[in-house]
Amino acid sequence: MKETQGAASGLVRLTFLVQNLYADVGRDCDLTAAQAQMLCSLADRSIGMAELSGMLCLERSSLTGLVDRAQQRGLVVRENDPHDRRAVKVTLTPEGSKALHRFNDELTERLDKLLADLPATERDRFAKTLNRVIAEAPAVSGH
Amino acid sequence: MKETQGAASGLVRLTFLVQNLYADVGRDCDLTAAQAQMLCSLADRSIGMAELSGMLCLERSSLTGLVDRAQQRGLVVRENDPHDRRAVKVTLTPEGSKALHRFNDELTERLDKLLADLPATERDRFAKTLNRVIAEAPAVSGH
DNA sequence: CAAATTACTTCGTGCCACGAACAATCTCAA
DNA sequence: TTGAGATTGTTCGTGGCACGAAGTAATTTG
Repeated sequence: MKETQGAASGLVRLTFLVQNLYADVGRDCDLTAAQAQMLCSLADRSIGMAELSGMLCLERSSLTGLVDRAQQRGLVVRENDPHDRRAVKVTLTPEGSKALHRFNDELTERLDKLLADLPATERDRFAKTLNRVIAEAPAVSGH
Repeated sequence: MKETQGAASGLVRLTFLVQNLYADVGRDCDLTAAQAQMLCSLADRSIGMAELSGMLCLERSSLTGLVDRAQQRGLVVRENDPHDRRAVKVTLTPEGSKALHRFNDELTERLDKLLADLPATERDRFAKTLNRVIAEAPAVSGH
């Protein structure tokens, strides 16, 4: 019981730690946290606004602004969907893709450093549990 | 190697999951994430603006506004420090304290639920690793 | 006591997120 | 086919959050 409490509180603290790290790396790459998160979602394919807002847990109206600003910075473009004239597909520009890779590289480097002191066995177990928790997570949250 | 990568990516995903949960619970308690975090720091004692901004990794000017809004909502008060007339001590009001407890209770409940499916042994190990990573974390971040 | 330091606030800027209201387009069923 | 209803995305107004530069008041230090 007490361990579970410890886990809850530890989880929160780790979350803020990683969150700060995330923001920090974003700074180095001239990306806000929201932008970085969006670029990650666009890594391998174009995505419509509706689907993207679902992925990021954002209202569509929020996403509009986010994409606007990212587009102004040349990270992203809006493309027309030939099958649906209402729809818009958001796509990474080459520059956006480059920024994403820089971000990802630095982020994983810093995260690896965070876990570097762990013995290999413990780290592997940790990763396994991590993935299990994510996989079993009840959808996203209650919207 | 691959496991470490998995750990890094898993860590980020879990972080966002918990972050959303955190914001969600905040909503239920009529607290923003920043407010909730601040209330947690004030749980057991009054804290000056400078120290508080250090804890929350915020510029002082940012904190001024945060405290302003929290004060307007009656969660917090500014008190004079008798030993230093420049200084201000931020303190929870009874109402702020009540909000904090509601928040904490609901948060740990939801987090426990997140880990509920884990076998006890795995959960304990997870908690242990969690705390170890936090303890060894290199200060906060590079400011 | 004068200069440097510290504690906090103010102001201006920009990003982020929400919800309500709206236009354009698409779908489906009568 | 056509008209009601759903879906896609945007605009607008509001509010919160965070930063940095500049400023005020009080304290410390040489």
